[in-house]
Amino acid sequence: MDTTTATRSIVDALTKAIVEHRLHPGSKLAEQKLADHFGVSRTLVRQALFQLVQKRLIRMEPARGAFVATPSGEEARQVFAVRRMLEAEMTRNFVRNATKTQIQALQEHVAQEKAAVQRGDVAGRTDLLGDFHVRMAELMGNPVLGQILGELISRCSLITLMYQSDNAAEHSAEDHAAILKAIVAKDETLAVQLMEDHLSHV
Amino acid sequence: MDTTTATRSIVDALTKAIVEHRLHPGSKLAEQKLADHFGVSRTLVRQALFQLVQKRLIRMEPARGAFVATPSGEEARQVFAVRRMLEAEMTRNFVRNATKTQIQALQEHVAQEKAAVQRGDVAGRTDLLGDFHVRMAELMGNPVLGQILGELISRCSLITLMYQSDNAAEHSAEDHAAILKAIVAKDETLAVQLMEDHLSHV
DNA sequence: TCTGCAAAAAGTGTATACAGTTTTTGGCTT
DNA sequence: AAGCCAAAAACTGTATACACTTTTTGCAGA
Repeated sequence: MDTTTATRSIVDALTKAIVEHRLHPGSKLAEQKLADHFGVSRTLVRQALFQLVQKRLIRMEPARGAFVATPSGEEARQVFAVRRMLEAEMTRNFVRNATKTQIQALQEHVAQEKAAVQRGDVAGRTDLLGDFHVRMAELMGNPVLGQILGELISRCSLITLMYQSDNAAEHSAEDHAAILKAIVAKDETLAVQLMEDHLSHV
Repeated sequence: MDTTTATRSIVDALTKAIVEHRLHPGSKLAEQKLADHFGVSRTLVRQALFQLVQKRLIRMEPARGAFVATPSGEEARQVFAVRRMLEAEMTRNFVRNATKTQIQALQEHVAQEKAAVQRGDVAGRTDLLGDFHVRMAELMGNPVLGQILGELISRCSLITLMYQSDNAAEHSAEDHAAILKAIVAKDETLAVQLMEDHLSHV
């Protein structure tokens, strides 16, 4: 088992638990409990926790332990501001350069979103709604961008999930569809505008 | 000593050493040697190394250890693309909203840059040239943006330093001055254009 | 001298030990 | 019954131990 694989799976499991709100903001994450649960020593749990601190999904207080992060509204606003900046430019570039197959890939994605919303699949829906943005970045041939966006997205799904009602989720899926329509029509200004609106009212 | 402070100073020291090219890309980072050097156990060195992996300044190979990262040209291109996206928007917002004191702060910064370039202070110069961008983000009241930019910048100073001759550094300082002039003149389009050009030919 | 190989050295990966701190517990006083 | 303090338990932070892997060393044979 290589170095990262063991701790990586812990990071992933905890990330998922946090993003899916199975661990609420503020909850304590006791190292020994996690170690027992995952069947490893505290050493590996600790490595995982430090990585989560860097992803801003948890915070650690000296001598008191790790807690699920409780990002402030102010911080959330800032994260969304960064996302708007990135994604506005990304959308612009995408409209200019996207090939047919790339657009088709996005269309399929939106179809999946609709299906998840209709069948009431909350976990899958949340994943897909975030993935839409990451997918777009990757299709542009920029995995670095994709990764940064992915971090930003998981970072604030803590908040999004708190405020995002089922209606809002449906609305997000519709937004994505509308953006895609503008992309197909090669209407750069409209697509960028829709993306900014989309991110503004999330 | 709180949790992060000890490892944090190691992270900072290594980051500085890497960015200043005192540790060349590809060099091995042996844990025990670092531990001896910093006067701590391997445990803390390891924590620091994992954080550097996440910052993409080093990579770790299973059972072989940590090495200073050697980012590919492709990756550098992508990182710069992301920076362009972020900073184009940032510049736009800055022109719109900056107060006089904020502009003054930037002007002082540029003055410092010039001084460093003239006195041939390579380390200080490199710091300042990167800080220009971070400073701008922070002045906009968005530390989240500042932190992300800071990571992107240190991430590619590995490459920048390889190609950035003394002339190029001088040129960067001039670019910053030109951008600032456009900001003072409230010429949004020009400022954004200059910022994009600046990042394009770095 | 160069190649190949085995033993030794060095290094990584995980678990455990231990000191110091925080939280909980339980009883004592008011 | 409520509040408070001390002892106990639990927990974090760092160091160390140990198994396993990779690298180096040194020697034998060609």
